[in-house]
Order: sequence, then structure tokens, then C-alpha cells
Amino acid sequence: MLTIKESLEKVITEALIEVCGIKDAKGQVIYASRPEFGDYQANGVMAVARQLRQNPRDLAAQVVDKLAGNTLVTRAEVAGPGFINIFLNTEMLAGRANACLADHTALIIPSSHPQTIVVDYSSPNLAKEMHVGHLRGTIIGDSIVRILEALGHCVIRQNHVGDWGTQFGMLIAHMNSLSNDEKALSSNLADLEGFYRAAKQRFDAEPEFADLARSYVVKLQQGDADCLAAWQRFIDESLRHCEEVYALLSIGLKRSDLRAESFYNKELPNIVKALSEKGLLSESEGAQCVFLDEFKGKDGNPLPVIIQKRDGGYLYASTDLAAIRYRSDNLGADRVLYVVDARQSLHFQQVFAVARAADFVRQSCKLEHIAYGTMMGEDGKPFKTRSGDTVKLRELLDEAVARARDLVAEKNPDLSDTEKALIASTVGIASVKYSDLSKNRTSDYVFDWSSMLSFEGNTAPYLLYAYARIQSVLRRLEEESVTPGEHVYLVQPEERALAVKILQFAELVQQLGDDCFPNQLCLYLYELSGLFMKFYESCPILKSDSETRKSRLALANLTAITLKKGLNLLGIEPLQRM
RNA sequence: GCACCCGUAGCUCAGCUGGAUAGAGUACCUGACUACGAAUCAGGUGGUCGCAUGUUCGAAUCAUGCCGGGUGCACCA
Repeated sequence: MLTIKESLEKVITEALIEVCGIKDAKGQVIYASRPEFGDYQANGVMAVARQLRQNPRDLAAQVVDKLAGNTLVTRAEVAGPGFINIFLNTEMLAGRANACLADHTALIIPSSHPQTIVVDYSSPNLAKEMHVGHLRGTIIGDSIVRILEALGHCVIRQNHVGDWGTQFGMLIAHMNSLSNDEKALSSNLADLEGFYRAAKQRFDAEPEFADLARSYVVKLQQGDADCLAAWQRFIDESLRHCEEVYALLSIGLKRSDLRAESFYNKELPNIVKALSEKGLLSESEGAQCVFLDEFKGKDGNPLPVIIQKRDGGYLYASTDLAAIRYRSDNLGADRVLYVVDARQSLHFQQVFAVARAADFVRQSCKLEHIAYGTMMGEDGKPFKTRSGDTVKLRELLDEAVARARDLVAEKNPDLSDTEKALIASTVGIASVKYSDLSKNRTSDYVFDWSSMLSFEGNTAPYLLYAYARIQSVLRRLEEESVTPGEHVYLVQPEERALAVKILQFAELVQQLGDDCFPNQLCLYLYELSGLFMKFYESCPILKSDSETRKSRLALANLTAITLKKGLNLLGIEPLQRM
């Protein structure tokens, strides 16, 4: 099964090749830039005409002739310097819409080459509480996972949490000093942020404490039972906190998706050994390093990837190399996506390059850093609150729900309290997620409460409102015992435009599977909702005659189904009413 | 010093592999609720796409240089 766009691309490319004789000619089919130019346009003729030194309009006319009789297209015309404007066959559109109503799964066309894809995302540091900076990686990763699964790929989630390293020595030391008072310890741990701060303060202020902390790091890495028990206790507490946040955000990460840094600990000596055997390892200033020609540091000096520190300890590059090998060999990944802050792009370039050089990944396995931008404060500098702290993710979400609660109470005072609470939590959380997902992930973005918590315009409530409106209409007709039919006729321009947009959902999801930009999905859903609103304003459903009503109802229903699927791919659950 | 990212309307941002007259939201101004739900809709004001060269039939998009901002660059993750 091909999308409309793919079908057009195929037909036009074939026609173009036939006409011009150039084997690698491309139709270059895109959405028409303006409504009067049709539904799609093909731009490929002009490039070919230049090569052949022919008149592009003549060439385009020959391609247009070849389209005669094609069932997808009603009309194709040459325009401007050599564009081909394509007007889709309205009956074909209605037919496809009806097919989607009969079988909802037809809205998404699965990939023709299903792959095993490992997605590394969220990966918080367990030493501290999750703050707003963790939002992006977590929800972008979650959305990508949902999209890839919808396309029929086998997706393996990997939550590469930071549960290992020097700071845990400090935390265990602090824990042990409190452990004779079990109650105090529990309540202290409940506030992870405070706990970390207290431990850090002592680490900086008390030399004996710092020495103790360092000794615990060594003991931990050597597998000392007492240390491990304390460490496990802390990790469990910290994970519980993460899971609370995941539950609030509907993030589908489970304990079984956990592959923490500690998981790779026993593998690290083998990594060193393997690199050494490949002849990639060299000693520099006491550390075991890999030097690759393509990386230069300050003053143009060769830049190492440090595998093992002078004191024998390992760094995160070593762990990442072990993880790459595990993902390629044990998990059988065809593709590994690292949804990680853009600031780590050099790190991943290096790790990927070393992994390739050392044959830690199969040739066919693709490694991609799905980078996202840094969160900035309103002053354009990396984000901090006035007091210099981070905003806890939990606080942001609670605030969003509280604001949504006020709004529901104002808009819909008659609803029951339980219903208000459900709406408030859905709208509040969805708004926060949407405001982040709707921005291009590669650019830095400014954190500000008001835009995160806004409920008007291009926001989650707009999409949820469109969905709730449709459900409202469907409910009314249910009372009249009229079942929504599957008889879409596209008469009004608003009906047609809506149907075209719905059928383009498959094209969009396909593209998302390749480039992983969820903001494109947000934009699509916003436009879909906008087209529905226009349809809703100008094409009455309940008041029209029976046939028209059936058709419009079916179209509205199909819009709702598409919206629901799309929202689901963003990790947002729609509401029956709001 | 080197590398990567960014500079589009007052503000927040779209703009997919170069395509026709650069788009949304917000803010501001006008209109539309005895309602298929106004968390909405219709319309208006608002832009030398950082600057300059170049490639091209065509550049916000590609190349080079400059200006401005961010990030990273040896034992933290």
C-alpha cells in the first residue's frame, strides 16, 4: 500500500523518465504551496529541462499527457516556469476515506522494512530529582517510540539511567551516617534534591567525609555487599520518584526497560581489552585513550576518548561503548537512537567513531544521535531559577494541573468534581507536553511558565477541544439512534480539504519514522483541527438532510479517529468532554 | 584557538530534499454565542528572513566571508 504522495511520486517520476530518458530523474512531488495550485505539485521537470536545455513547459506538458486516465488525478496542469499542479480525484479521496472508516488501521501505512530499533531516552541521573530539563528527552523519546511502533518496527526501549560513579560514594556516605535513625533516613530520602544538597555540602566542607565518600566509590565498584545494599536502597528510592513522574506523564518506561550504567560495569574491562587487541588503545598522561585523527581539541592537539582514567576508574565513554556493543550484538539492533541533549554531540560522534573502528557494531547497524536543544532562561542563558536552582518537573506538572482546574471550573461549572479533576489533569499535563513537543527539537528553547501553561491557540487544549466537540455531536446522534455511517461524499471545499488532510496522516507518520521530529506531528494535528473547525462552522451536521448528515458525521468521526491516533503518538490521551 | 548549533513579525516559534505572493500562535484593533460546545470562528495591523558576496531559471533554505548569541573541546556524566 502506498500513500497518495508516494503513488504520485512514482507515476510522475516514471512519466518523466519516459519523456526525458534520464534514469535518475525525480518527480519531486510536494504539497501544493497554494490552494489554487491544486493538492500536490511536481517540481522535478525544471531540473531535468535545464540538463537537457529544453523548454521546461513543453517537457511538463508531455509529462502531463502521460497522466491521462490516472485514477488518482482529475486534472494536472503546467504552471509558471514548469511546475505541474495536481488536482486529486475527489471520488478517489472519498473512497480512501471510507476505507479508513471501515478499517482504522489504514490511517497509518506500516513500514515496508520493519527493523529492530533501540531507543535510548529519558536516562535521568538517579542522584537527583527530575527537573524540567529532563522533560524534553523523556517526552520526545516517548513520542518517537510510539511512532516507530505504529510503523510496525520492533522497538526496544533503553533507560540508561545514571546510577554509577563518584557521586554515589558521597550519597552512600551520607546515608550511612543517618542509618541509625531509620525514620529520619526515609523522610530525608523522600526529598532527593535536599538529600543530594546535604551530601554535597558535607563533601565540600568535611575532608574526612570526602575521603570516606571516595573509598565507598571504590568499594562499590569492587562489589562490597554493604555498599551495594545501601546503594540499592538509594537507587530504589530514586527510581520510585522517576516512576511517579513517568506515570504522571504517561511515559511507557518500565523497570524492564532499565539498562543502567551499572549494568555495563562488569563489561568495562573487556572493552579495554578489546580496544587494546585492536591496537586502538594508547596511554597518555597515565590514562588509557583512543585517539582518532578526525577529532582535535584545544590548540589543535589530538583529542582523546578516555577509556580508563589514571586511577583505573572508567568514564561514561567506556560505558557507552559497552552499551553500543550490547545493543548491536545482544539486542540485534538495526538502528540505535540516542535521544540526548545536543551538548553531548561531540561525545557521541567520538563514541560512534570508536565503536565503528573497534567493530563493536555490525556494519548494518545505524547509530543516530537524536539531539535536542538546551533549555534557556528568559535572559537567554542556560536555565536557572532566581535562586539558582532548577525547577522540579513535579512542580511544573502540579502547577499546570492546578491552572487547568481553575479553568475547567470557570468554563464548565456543572461537571462533577471527579470529571473536573480528570479534565484538569489531562489538560494540564497535555499542555506541558505539547508546548515542548511542538517546538523543533534541535533549537534551544526558552523556559517560561506562561507559554508552558497556556491553554489558547496552538496548544493541546485546541486539539482536545476539537476532539471533544466531535464526541459531543456523536453523542447527540446516539440519542437519536442514528449510527455514524461510512458514506463519505465530498461536496463542500471544507469537506474535501479535511479529507485530504486526514489521508496525509500516513505520509506524515512515515516521514516521522525517518527524521524523528515530533513537532511536525503537532503542526499536522493543529492544522487538522483547524480544518475541522472550519468544516464545523460552515457545514452543519445535525441540521442537514439524511444523506449529507451521514456523510458529514462519518467525516467528523474519521477526524476524531485520526486526532486520537495522532495525540496517542504524542503520548496524549483525548477527552470525551472538557 | 578549533568544532557543532542558532539568528525569520513586539514576543514564542513553523517553514520538510532550493520552488510560485515568507506562515502560525500570542499581543493589539473590529466583528460573531436565544450555541451541532466562544478553550471557538471571521477579519485587520505587524517582516530589508543578522549583514555581504556567490551558485541557480529560482535562495529564508546551498557555498564563502563577516557580525551577534549558545554549546562543546583530558581523566564529571
